[in-house]
Amino acid sequence: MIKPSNEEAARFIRARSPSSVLLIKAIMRVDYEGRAKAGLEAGSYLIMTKPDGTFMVHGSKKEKPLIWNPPGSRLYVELQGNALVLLSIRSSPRERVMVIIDELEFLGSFDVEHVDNKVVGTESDIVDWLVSNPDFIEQGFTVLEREFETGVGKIDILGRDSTGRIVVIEVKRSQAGPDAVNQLKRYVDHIAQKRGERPRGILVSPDISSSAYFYLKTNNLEYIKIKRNLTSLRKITDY
Amino acid sequence: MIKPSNEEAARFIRARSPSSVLLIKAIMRVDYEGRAKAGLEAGSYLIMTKPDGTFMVHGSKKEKPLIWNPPGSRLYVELQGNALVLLSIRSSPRERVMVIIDELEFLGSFDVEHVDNKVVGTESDIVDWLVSNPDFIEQGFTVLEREFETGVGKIDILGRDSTGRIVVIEVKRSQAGPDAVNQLKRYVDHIAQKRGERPRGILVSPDISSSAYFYLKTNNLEYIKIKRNLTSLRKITDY
DNA sequence: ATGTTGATGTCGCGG
DNA sequence: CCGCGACGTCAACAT
Repeated sequence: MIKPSNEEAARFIRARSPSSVLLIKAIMRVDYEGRAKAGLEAGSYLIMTKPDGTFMVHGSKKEKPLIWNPPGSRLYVELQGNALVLLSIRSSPRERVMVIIDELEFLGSFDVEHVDNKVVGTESDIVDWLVSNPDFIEQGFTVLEREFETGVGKIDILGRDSTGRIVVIEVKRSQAGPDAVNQLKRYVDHIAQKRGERPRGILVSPDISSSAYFYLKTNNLEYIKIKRNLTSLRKITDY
Repeated sequence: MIKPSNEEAARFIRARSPSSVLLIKAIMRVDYEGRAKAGLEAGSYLIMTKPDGTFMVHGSKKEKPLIWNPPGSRLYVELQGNALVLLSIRSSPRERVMVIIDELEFLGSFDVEHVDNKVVGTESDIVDWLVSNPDFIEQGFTVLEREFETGVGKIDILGRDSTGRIVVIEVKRSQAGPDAVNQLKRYVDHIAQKRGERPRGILVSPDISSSAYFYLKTNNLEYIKIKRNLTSLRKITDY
């Protein structure tokens, strides 16, 4: 629909298939209040709403919407005088996006598929590979547990080295920062406290920021730099 | 344009205003390879591309696109036999999204505004307020520095209590988890090492998970629970 | 460009 | 639901 009247638009939206994605281009004002508060001055924006309740107002830049409500929100449409008002309500936490449309330029409803798409190359893939190839960590390394629960987070791999010492391994799929070191440190401290003996801690990642590396070293933790590949890892000793 | 031919579509896309957002609804196959690897089987999806290079393939659920390329990517359009091929290339890191369109259902170009919208209720707002109202922390608290750089991250507020002891404050706008505690701990350790004397560490947030609270307490750190408001804070002593 | 943190993060998993 | 952590996080900001 090109330049529909607000009445036509309200009818169209109410009558749309419940499984369709709605696209709206219009001159509008937007207000959001919930976990935070934000708003848009009158201007031309694009709305995308999905059948799962997702409500987004996009501008001309960036991947993220300017204003949005997440999946599970409910959409209400009403005519207020000359304006078409869209209200997206999320119940918990209570959040509200209100759109006041002055002039509609385009309105369309599209049937779009839902798929669960698989991503390859995640941290979990790396952990899988390490569990199947424990010698990669070092000769004689054995895996005790994967996703070992500490109460302050899960240890990617808990293992034992050839001398019998416990080893905590934290894996990052991309560059590790101070946070990753902190995480490893937290797990090492936890195991140390529980067992009365300090385990080794190894961070495994394709890269690490310099200050994170320094922080790691001052905490007596170890680092293994890897080169990722779709099916395997390679150790990098030159850094 | 409704159901344009692929030739018409290619012309339309190439001739579009460089400041417009493009919307495409079609039956397509999509492949992504870059930091990871993913793909979509032939199906009906919605593409949104923005003038800043953002390229997104949306399904019928969720806020995030199924496949995307971030701002700064370049879009190439070509006809390959019967198919219309869109190629979005990001140079650093090298990433590629390829879309093979079999059947176009809709193609539209829209001029949309760019705005920088202000969000109220961020962490920075809370820190601002605390800096203007230091007694909120406790009687006699004085602010020394805001965003104090440690080399392993920035301390939200560095201050001094009424007895002259250094205080490190970390603020979270929503529920704090173990890594917020870790962050505070990291800063406290850093200052301790630099000054030779251990400072106090206070976490300020509207909520904290129970294990994070336990972790905080076992590390001799303190907690202030707040109730946020758009213009002020209230201290919650009952938890 | 690198590095770090915040986010209305979102998303998925597990208890 | 809560809690926890990954994410192709993204995006802003400082160096």
